[in-house]
Amino acid sequence: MHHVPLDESTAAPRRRDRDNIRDLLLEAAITEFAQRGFDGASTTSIARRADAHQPQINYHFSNKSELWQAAVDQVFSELDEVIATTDFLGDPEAGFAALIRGLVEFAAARPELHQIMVQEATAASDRLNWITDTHIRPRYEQLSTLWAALQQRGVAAPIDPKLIYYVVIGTTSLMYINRAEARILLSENPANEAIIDKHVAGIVAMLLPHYKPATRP
Amino acid sequence: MHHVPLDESTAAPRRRDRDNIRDLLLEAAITEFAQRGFDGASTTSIARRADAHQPQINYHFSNKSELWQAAVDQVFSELDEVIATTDFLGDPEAGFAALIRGLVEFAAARPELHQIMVQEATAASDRLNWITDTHIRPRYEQLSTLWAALQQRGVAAPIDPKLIYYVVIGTTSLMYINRAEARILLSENPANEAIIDKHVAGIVAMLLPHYKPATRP
DNA sequence: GTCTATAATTAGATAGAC
DNA sequence: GTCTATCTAATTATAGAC
Repeated sequence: MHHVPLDESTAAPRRRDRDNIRDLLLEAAITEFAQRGFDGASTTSIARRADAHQPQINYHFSNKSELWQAAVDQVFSELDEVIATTDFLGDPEAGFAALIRGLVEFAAARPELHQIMVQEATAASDRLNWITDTHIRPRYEQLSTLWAALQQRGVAAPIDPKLIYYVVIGTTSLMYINRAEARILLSENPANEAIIDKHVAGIVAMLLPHYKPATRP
Repeated sequence: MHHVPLDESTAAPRRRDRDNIRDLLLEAAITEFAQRGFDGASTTSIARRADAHQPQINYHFSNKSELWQAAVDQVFSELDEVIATTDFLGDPEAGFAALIRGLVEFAAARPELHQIMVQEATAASDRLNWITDTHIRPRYEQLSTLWAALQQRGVAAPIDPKLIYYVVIGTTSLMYINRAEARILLSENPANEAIIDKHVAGIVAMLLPHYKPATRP
Protein backbone atom coordinates (compact mmCIF):
# COMPACT_ATOMS: atom_id res chain seq x y z
CA MET A 1 0.00 0.00 0.00
CA HIS A 2 1.66 3.17 -1.20
CA HIS A 3 1.34 6.67 0.10
CA VAL A 4 -0.83 8.67 -2.26
CA PRO A 5 0.02 12.38 -2.08
CA LEU A 6 -2.85 14.81 -2.24
CA ASP A 7 -0.91 16.86 -4.74
CA GLU A 8 2.09 15.74 -6.68
CA SER A 9 3.86 19.04 -6.28
CA THR A 10 3.85 18.73 -2.47
CA ALA A 11 5.05 15.13 -2.63
CA ALA A 12 8.49 16.02 -3.95
CA PRO A 13 10.91 14.24 -1.58
CA ARG A 14 12.59 16.73 0.67
CA ARG A 15 16.34 16.56 0.79
CA ARG A 16 17.30 17.02 4.41
CA ASP A 17 20.95 18.01 4.19
CA ARG A 18 22.42 18.76 7.59
CA ASP A 19 26.07 19.28 8.38
CA ASN A 20 25.69 17.58 11.77
CA ILE A 21 23.88 14.46 10.57
CA ARG A 22 26.73 12.23 11.71
CA ASP A 23 26.41 13.56 15.27
CA LEU A 24 22.64 13.21 15.16
CA LEU A 25 22.91 9.59 14.05
CA LEU A 26 25.52 8.93 16.71
CA GLU A 27 23.35 10.36 19.48
CA ALA A 28 20.37 8.35 18.27
CA ALA A 29 22.53 5.22 18.21
CA ILE A 30 23.72 5.82 21.79
CA THR A 31 20.11 5.97 22.95
CA GLU A 32 19.03 2.88 21.02
CA PHE A 33 22.01 0.70 21.92
CA ALA A 34 21.59 1.68 25.59
CA GLN A 35 17.91 0.81 25.64
CA ARG A 36 17.82 -2.30 23.48
CA GLY A 37 21.35 -3.68 23.22
CA PHE A 38 23.30 -4.38 20.06
CA ASP A 39 20.99 -7.06 18.68
CA GLY A 40 17.79 -5.38 19.80
CA ALA A 41 18.67 -2.00 18.32
CA SER A 42 17.72 -1.54 14.67
CA THR A 43 19.42 0.82 12.25
CA THR A 44 16.03 1.73 10.83
CA SER A 45 14.85 2.90 14.23
CA ILE A 46 18.10 4.79 14.86
CA ALA A 47 17.80 6.59 11.54
CA ARG A 48 14.17 7.48 12.23
CA ARG A 49 15.22 8.96 15.58
CA ALA A 50 17.55 11.30 13.71
CA ASP A 51 14.92 12.01 11.03
CA ALA A 52 17.17 10.34 8.48
CA HIS A 53 16.99 7.34 6.19
CA GLN A 54 18.36 3.95 7.11
CA PRO A 55 21.02 3.79 4.35
CA GLN A 56 22.57 7.00 5.67
CA ILE A 57 23.86 4.93 8.57
CA ASN A 58 25.82 2.71 6.20
CA TYR A 59 27.08 5.76 4.36
CA HIS A 60 28.37 7.52 7.49
CA PHE A 61 29.42 4.47 9.53
CA SER A 62 29.88 1.62 7.03
CA ASN A 63 27.97 -0.89 9.15
CA LYS A 64 26.16 -1.47 12.43
CA SER A 65 29.28 -2.64 14.29
CA GLU A 66 31.24 0.49 13.45
CA LEU A 67 28.30 2.62 14.48
CA TRP A 68 28.23 0.79 17.81
CA GLN A 69 31.96 1.30 18.31
CA ALA A 70 31.69 5.01 17.51
CA ALA A 71 28.84 5.29 20.03
CA VAL A 72 30.92 3.62 22.74
CA ASP A 73 33.98 5.79 22.03
CA GLN A 74 31.77 8.87 22.23
CA VAL A 75 30.29 8.17 25.68
CA PHE A 76 33.67 7.16 27.12
CA SER A 77 35.25 10.36 25.82
CA GLU A 78 32.52 12.28 27.63
CA LEU A 79 33.36 10.38 30.82
CA ASP A 80 37.03 11.25 30.30
CA GLU A 81 36.14 14.94 30.32
CA VAL A 82 34.38 14.59 33.67
CA ILE A 83 37.27 12.69 35.22
CA ALA A 84 39.83 15.12 33.78
CA THR A 85 38.08 18.10 35.36
CA THR A 86 37.75 16.40 38.76
CA ASP A 87 39.75 18.22 41.39
CA PHE A 88 42.27 15.81 42.86
CA LEU A 89 44.48 18.61 44.18
CA GLY A 90 43.30 18.46 47.77
CA ASP A 91 43.92 15.52 50.08
CA PRO A 92 43.25 12.02 48.68
CA GLU A 93 39.99 11.73 50.59
CA ALA A 94 38.61 14.95 49.14
CA GLY A 95 39.76 13.78 45.72
CA PHE A 96 37.96 10.47 46.13
CA ALA A 97 34.81 12.26 47.30
CA ALA A 98 34.99 14.49 44.23
CA LEU A 99 35.39 11.41 42.04
CA ILE A 100 32.27 9.83 43.53
CA ARG A 101 30.32 13.02 42.88
CA GLY A 102 31.59 13.11 39.32
CA LEU A 103 30.61 9.49 38.74
CA VAL A 104 27.10 9.94 40.13
CA GLU A 105 26.52 13.15 38.17
CA PHE A 106 27.81 11.51 35.02
CA ALA A 107 25.66 8.40 35.50
CA ALA A 108 22.65 10.67 35.99
CA ALA A 109 23.42 12.74 32.88
CA ARG A 110 24.69 9.90 30.67
CA PRO A 111 23.18 6.64 31.90
CA GLU A 112 23.76 5.27 28.40
CA LEU A 113 27.40 4.46 29.14
CA HIS A 114 26.60 2.05 31.95
CA GLN A 115 23.48 0.81 30.18
CA ILE A 116 25.57 -0.16 27.17
CA MET A 117 28.09 -1.81 29.49
CA VAL A 118 25.55 -4.05 31.20
CA GLN A 119 24.03 -4.93 27.83
CA GLU A 120 27.43 -6.10 26.62
CA ALA A 121 28.92 -7.56 29.80
CA THR A 122 26.32 -10.28 30.30
CA ALA A 123 28.02 -12.65 27.84
CA ALA A 124 31.45 -13.14 26.34
CA SER A 125 31.87 -11.61 22.88
CA ASP A 126 34.38 -9.80 20.70
CA ARG A 127 32.63 -6.54 21.48
CA LEU A 128 33.05 -7.17 25.22
CA ASN A 129 36.73 -8.04 24.85
CA TRP A 130 37.31 -4.84 22.91
CA ILE A 131 35.45 -2.55 25.30
CA THR A 132 37.04 -4.15 28.35
CA ASP A 133 40.60 -3.90 27.04
CA THR A 134 40.15 -0.44 25.56
CA HIS A 135 38.02 1.39 28.07
CA ILE A 136 37.39 -0.56 31.26
CA ARG A 137 40.61 -2.10 32.44
CA PRO A 138 42.58 1.18 32.78
CA ARG A 139 39.82 2.62 34.94
CA TYR A 140 39.55 -0.58 36.96
CA GLU A 141 43.30 -0.50 37.70
CA GLN A 142 43.34 3.21 38.56
CA LEU A 143 40.49 2.87 41.02
CA SER A 144 42.04 -0.21 42.59
CA THR A 145 45.33 1.65 43.14
CA LEU A 146 43.66 4.78 44.49
CA TRP A 147 41.62 2.66 46.88
CA ALA A 148 44.66 0.78 48.19
CA ALA A 149 46.26 4.15 48.97
CA LEU A 150 43.19 5.31 50.86
CA GLN A 151 43.18 2.09 52.87
CA GLN A 152 46.84 2.67 53.73
CA ARG A 153 45.81 6.02 55.20
CA GLY A 154 43.23 4.23 57.35
CA VAL A 155 40.20 6.15 56.13
CA ALA A 156 38.61 3.61 53.79
CA ALA A 157 36.08 0.87 54.42
CA PRO A 158 37.45 -2.70 54.39
CA ILE A 159 36.63 -3.46 50.75
CA ASP A 160 39.11 -5.55 48.76
CA PRO A 161 40.83 -3.28 46.17
CA LYS A 162 40.11 -5.95 43.55
CA LEU A 163 36.38 -5.58 44.23
CA ILE A 164 36.10 -1.84 44.89
CA TYR A 165 35.39 -1.18 41.21
CA TYR A 166 32.10 -3.05 41.31
CA VAL A 167 31.13 -1.48 44.63
CA VAL A 168 31.79 2.02 43.32
CA ILE A 169 30.23 1.54 39.90
CA GLY A 170 27.34 -0.45 41.35
CA THR A 171 26.42 2.19 43.92
CA THR A 172 27.02 5.23 41.73
CA SER A 173 25.27 3.96 38.62
CA LEU A 174 22.61 1.26 39.16
CA MET A 175 19.88 3.78 40.02
CA TYR A 176 20.59 5.47 36.68
CA ILE A 177 21.04 2.29 34.68
CA ASN A 178 17.54 1.41 35.93
CA ARG A 179 16.32 4.96 35.74
CA ALA A 180 12.92 4.10 34.26
CA GLU A 181 12.35 1.76 37.20
CA ALA A 182 13.78 4.24 39.72
CA ARG A 183 11.45 6.92 38.47
CA ILE A 184 8.52 4.63 39.28
CA LEU A 185 9.83 3.57 42.71
CA LEU A 186 10.96 7.03 43.88
CA SER A 187 8.01 8.85 42.27
CA GLU A 188 10.50 11.40 40.99
CA ASN A 189 13.37 11.73 38.57
CA PRO A 190 16.44 10.09 40.16
CA ALA A 191 18.58 12.63 38.29
CA ASN A 192 17.13 15.45 40.40
CA GLU A 193 19.78 17.47 42.18
CA ALA A 194 18.42 16.62 45.64
CA ILE A 195 18.59 12.88 44.95
CA ILE A 196 22.09 13.17 43.52
CA ASP A 197 23.30 15.08 46.57
CA LYS A 198 21.81 12.55 48.99
CA HIS A 199 23.19 9.63 47.00
CA VAL A 200 26.71 11.10 46.86
CA ALA A 201 26.72 11.90 50.58
CA GLY A 202 25.58 8.39 51.44
CA ILE A 203 28.14 6.66 49.26
CA VAL A 204 31.05 8.80 50.48
CA ALA A 205 30.08 8.33 54.13
CA MET A 206 29.84 4.59 53.59
CA LEU A 207 33.11 4.20 51.71
CA LEU A 208 35.14 6.66 53.79
CA PRO A 209 33.64 6.24 57.27
CA HIS A 210 36.51 8.13 58.94
CA TYR A 211 36.45 11.08 56.55
CA LYS A 212 34.64 14.26 57.46
CA PRO A 213 34.31 16.77 54.61
CA ALA A 214 35.96 20.05 55.54
CA THR A 215 33.38 22.65 56.50
CA ARG A 216 33.93 26.20 55.47
CA PRO A 217 35.51 28.28 58.26
CA MET B 1 19.18 -25.77 -1.00
CA HIS B 2 17.89 -28.86 0.74
CA HIS B 3 19.69 -31.29 2.93
CA VAL B 4 20.25 -34.53 1.03
CA PRO B 5 20.55 -37.49 3.41
CA LEU B 6 23.11 -40.15 2.63
CA ASP B 7 20.51 -42.77 3.35
CA GLU B 8 16.80 -42.22 3.52
CA SER B 9 16.35 -44.60 6.43
CA THR B 10 18.63 -42.46 8.65
CA ALA B 11 16.94 -39.23 7.60
CA ALA B 12 13.64 -40.06 9.24
CA PRO B 13 12.90 -37.06 11.46
CA ARG B 14 13.42 -37.97 15.06
CA ARG B 15 10.58 -37.17 17.37
CA ARG B 16 12.15 -35.81 20.53
CA ASP B 17 9.37 -36.20 23.06
CA ARG B 18 10.44 -35.08 26.51
CA ASP B 19 8.20 -34.60 29.49
CA ASN B 20 10.29 -31.66 30.72
CA ILE B 21 10.41 -29.75 27.44
CA ARG B 22 8.54 -26.79 28.95
CA ASP B 23 11.19 -26.43 31.66
CA LEU B 24 13.98 -26.79 29.12
CA LEU B 25 12.47 -24.06 26.96
CA LEU B 26 11.97 -21.87 30.02
CA GLU B 27 15.58 -22.24 31.12
CA ALA B 28 16.81 -21.50 27.60
CA ALA B 29 14.59 -18.42 27.52
CA ILE B 30 15.96 -17.16 30.85
CA THR B 31 19.47 -17.35 29.45
CA GLU B 32 18.61 -15.67 26.17
CA PHE B 33 16.50 -12.87 27.62
CA ALA B 34 19.23 -12.16 30.18
CA GLN B 35 21.96 -11.98 27.57
CA ARG B 36 20.19 -10.23 24.72
CA GLY B 37 17.09 -8.56 26.11
CA PHE B 38 13.52 -9.02 24.93
CA ASP B 39 14.02 -7.65 21.42
CA GLY B 40 17.45 -9.17 20.94
CA ALA B 41 16.42 -12.66 22.02
CA SER B 42 14.97 -14.83 19.26
CA THR B 43 12.59 -17.69 19.76
CA THR B 44 14.46 -19.67 17.13
CA SER B 45 17.65 -19.38 19.16
CA ILE B 46 15.85 -20.23 22.39
CA ALA B 47 14.35 -23.35 20.84
CA ARG B 48 17.72 -24.42 19.45
CA ARG B 49 19.22 -24.06 22.94
CA ALA B 50 16.67 -26.58 24.19
CA ASP B 51 17.18 -28.81 21.14
CA ALA B 52 13.60 -28.12 20.11
CA HIS B 53 11.82 -26.52 17.18
CA GLN B 54 10.76 -22.91 17.13
CA PRO B 55 6.98 -23.59 16.89
CA GLN B 56 7.16 -25.56 20.14
CA ILE B 57 7.58 -22.23 21.90
CA ASN B 58 4.26 -21.02 20.60
CA TYR B 59 2.67 -24.33 21.51
CA HIS B 60 3.90 -24.27 25.13
CA PHE B 61 3.82 -20.50 25.77
CA SER B 62 1.45 -19.02 23.14
CA ASN B 63 3.80 -16.19 22.23
CA LYS B 64 7.11 -14.52 23.00
CA SER B 65 5.67 -12.14 25.62
CA GLU B 66 4.14 -14.95 27.66
CA LEU B 67 7.41 -16.85 27.46
CA TRP B 68 9.20 -13.78 28.78
CA GLN B 69 6.71 -13.39 31.62
CA ALA B 70 7.05 -17.06 32.59
CA ALA B 71 10.85 -16.65 32.61
CA VAL B 72 10.61 -13.62 34.91
CA ASP B 73 8.18 -15.35 37.28
CA GLN B 74 10.52 -18.34 37.44
CA VAL B 75 13.66 -16.41 38.47
CA PHE B 76 11.76 -14.33 41.03
CA SER B 77 10.27 -17.46 42.57
CA GLU B 78 13.81 -18.79 42.95
CA LEU B 79 14.79 -15.56 44.69
CA ASP B 80 11.78 -15.96 46.97
CA GLU B 81 13.09 -19.34 48.11
CA VAL B 82 16.45 -17.82 49.06
CA ILE B 83 14.84 -14.98 50.98
CA ALA B 84 12.40 -17.35 52.69
CA THR B 85 15.21 -19.56 53.99
CA THR B 86 17.26 -16.60 55.25
CA ASP B 87 17.63 -16.69 59.00
CA PHE B 88 16.19 -13.48 60.42
CA LEU B 89 15.75 -14.98 63.90
CA GLY B 90 18.84 -13.44 65.45
CA ASP B 91 19.27 -9.73 66.01
CA PRO B 92 18.34 -7.39 63.14
CA GLU B 93 21.99 -6.82 62.27
CA ALA B 94 22.71 -10.53 61.91
CA GLY B 95 19.53 -10.84 59.85
CA PHE B 96 20.62 -8.04 57.54
CA ALA B 97 24.07 -9.61 57.16
CA ALA B 98 22.42 -12.91 56.27
CA LEU B 99 20.26 -11.11 53.72
CA ILE B 100 23.32 -9.56 52.09
CA ARG B 101 24.95 -12.98 51.88
CA GLY B 102 21.81 -14.46 50.39
CA LEU B 103 21.61 -11.69 47.78
CA VAL B 104 25.25 -12.05 46.74
CA GLU B 105 25.04 -15.82 46.55
CA PHE B 106 21.84 -15.58 44.55
CA ALA B 107 23.27 -12.99 42.15
CA ALA B 108 26.27 -15.27 41.63
CA ALA B 109 24.13 -18.34 41.01
CA ARG B 110 21.32 -16.64 39.08
CA PRO B 111 22.70 -13.45 37.49
CA GLU B 112 19.88 -13.72 34.95
CA LEU B 113 17.38 -12.09 37.30
CA HIS B 114 19.32 -8.83 37.57
CA GLN B 115 20.44 -9.04 33.96
CA ILE B 116 16.82 -9.19 32.84
CA MET B 117 16.02 -6.29 35.17
CA VAL B 118 18.67 -3.96 33.73
CA GLN B 119 17.64 -4.95 30.21
CA GLU B 120 14.07 -3.90 30.99
CA ALA B 121 14.63 -0.96 33.33
CA THR B 122 16.48 1.23 30.85
CA ALA B 123 13.29 2.50 29.23
CA ALA B 124 9.62 2.83 30.13
CA SER B 125 7.44 -0.01 28.82
CA ASP B 126 4.46 -2.16 29.74
CA ARG B 127 6.84 -4.96 30.63
CA LEU B 128 8.70 -2.67 33.04
CA ASN B 129 5.47 -1.46 34.66
CA TRP B 130 4.36 -5.06 35.19
CA ILE B 131 7.64 -6.30 36.62
CA THR B 132 8.02 -3.26 38.87
CA ASP B 133 4.52 -3.48 40.30
CA THR B 134 4.53 -7.27 40.61
CA HIS B 135 8.02 -8.11 41.76
CA ILE B 136 10.14 -5.07 42.59
CA ARG B 137 8.11 -2.65 44.64
CA PRO B 138 7.32 -5.07 47.52
CA ARG B 139 11.03 -5.82 47.88
CA TYR B 140 11.94 -2.14 47.63
CA GLU B 141 9.52 -1.27 50.41
CA GLN B 142 10.63 -4.14 52.67
CA LEU B 143 14.28 -3.22 52.37
CA SER B 144 13.53 0.45 52.98
CA THR B 145 11.63 -0.40 56.16
CA LEU B 146 14.27 -2.81 57.42
CA TRP B 147 16.96 -0.23 56.80
CA ALA B 148 15.09 2.51 58.68
CA ALA B 149 14.89 0.16 61.66
CA LEU B 150 18.62 -0.52 61.53
CA GLN B 151 19.32 3.21 61.39
CA GLN B 152 17.12 3.67 64.47
CA ARG B 153 19.38 1.22 66.26
CA GLY B 154 22.38 3.33 65.31
CA VAL B 155 24.31 0.60 63.50
CA ALA B 156 23.67 1.53 59.88
CA ALA B 157 25.55 3.81 57.50
CA PRO B 158 23.89 7.16 56.74
CA ILE B 159 22.16 6.06 53.53
CA ASP B 160 18.69 7.42 52.81
CA PRO B 161 16.15 4.56 53.20
CA LYS B 162 14.65 5.62 49.86
CA LEU B 163 18.01 4.96 48.18
CA ILE B 164 19.26 1.93 50.11
CA TYR B 165 17.66 -0.42 47.57
CA TYR B 166 19.96 0.73 44.78
CA VAL B 167 23.01 0.69 47.06
CA VAL B 168 22.27 -2.88 48.16
CA ILE B 169 21.30 -4.24 44.76
CA GLY B 170 24.09 -2.31 43.05
CA THR B 171 26.82 -3.64 45.34
CA THR B 172 25.51 -7.19 45.64
CA SER B 173 24.76 -7.75 41.97
CA LEU B 174 26.70 -5.58 39.49
CA MET B 175 29.76 -7.86 39.51
CA TYR B 176 27.43 -10.73 38.51
CA ILE B 177 25.33 -8.74 36.06
CA ASN B 178 28.66 -8.00 34.35
CA ARG B 179 30.07 -11.41 35.05
CA ALA B 180 31.66 -11.87 31.63
CA GLU B 181 33.51 -8.59 32.15
CA ALA B 182 34.35 -9.41 35.78
CA ARG B 183 35.83 -12.72 34.73
CA ILE B 184 38.23 -10.83 32.45
CA LEU B 185 39.13 -8.16 35.00
CA LEU B 186 39.54 -10.48 38.00
CA SER B 187 41.14 -13.30 35.97
CA GLU B 188 38.85 -15.69 37.79
CA ASN B 189 35.20 -16.58 38.12
CA PRO B 190 33.53 -13.92 40.31
CA ALA B 191 31.16 -16.63 41.53
CA ASN B 192 34.03 -18.43 43.28
CA GLU B 193 33.41 -18.97 46.97
CA ALA B 194 36.44 -16.91 48.02
CA ILE B 195 35.28 -13.89 46.00
CA ILE B 196 31.73 -14.20 47.33
CA ASP B 197 33.00 -14.32 50.93
CA LYS B 198 35.20 -11.26 50.46
CA HIS B 199 32.44 -9.35 48.71
CA VAL B 200 29.86 -10.12 51.42
CA ALA B 201 32.28 -9.17 54.21
CA GLY B 202 33.10 -5.87 52.50
CA ILE B 203 29.49 -4.91 51.88
CA VAL B 204 28.35 -5.78 55.41
CA ALA B 205 31.26 -3.88 56.99
CA MET B 206 30.50 -0.87 54.81
CA LEU B 207 26.75 -0.82 55.42
CA LEU B 208 26.87 -1.73 59.12
CA PRO B 209 30.09 -0.04 60.28
CA HIS B 210 29.21 -0.49 63.97
CA TYR B 211 28.27 -4.15 63.70
CA LYS B 212 30.75 -6.86 64.61
CA PRO B 213 29.67 -10.38 63.67
CA ALA B 214 29.53 -12.60 66.74
CA THR B 215 32.52 -14.92 66.93
CA ARG B 216 32.01 -18.41 68.18
CA PRO B 217 32.90 -18.76 71.90
C1' DG C 1 25.48 13.22 0.64
C1' DT C 2 20.45 12.05 0.24
C1' DC C 3 17.18 9.29 -1.38
C1' DT C 4 14.30 5.20 -3.49
C1' DA C 5 14.25 0.60 -4.49
C1' DT C 6 15.46 -3.73 -3.48
C1' DA C 7 18.31 -7.88 -2.43
C1' DA C 8 19.21 -11.40 1.04
C1' DT C 9 18.30 -12.91 5.48
C1' DT C 10 15.83 -13.59 9.63
C1' DA C 11 12.05 -12.75 12.71
C1' DG C 12 7.44 -14.61 15.19
C1' DA C 13 3.38 -16.99 14.31
C1' DT C 14 0.15 -20.40 12.16
C1' DA C 15 -1.67 -24.57 9.49
C1' DG C 16 -1.87 -29.08 9.14
C1' DA C 17 0.43 -33.82 8.71
C1' DC C 18 1.77 -37.21 11.84
C1' DG D 1 2.95 -32.84 21.41
C1' DT D 2 6.34 -32.77 17.51
C1' DC D 3 7.45 -31.53 13.21
C1' DT D 4 7.69 -29.39 8.29
C1' DA D 5 6.24 -25.86 5.51
C1' DT D 6 5.05 -21.38 4.97
C1' DC D 7 3.12 -16.62 5.67
C1' DT D 8 3.95 -11.78 6.72
C1' DA D 9 6.87 -8.44 8.44
C1' DA D 10 11.24 -6.71 9.70
C1' DT D 11 16.12 -6.84 9.40
C1' DT D 12 21.09 -4.96 7.35
C1' DA D 13 23.32 -3.87 3.37
C1' DT D 14 23.87 -2.43 -1.48
C1' DA D 15 22.92 -0.29 -6.18
C1' DG D 16 22.18 3.54 -8.55
C1' DA D 17 19.37 7.96 -9.59
C1' DC D 18 19.66 12.55 -8.21
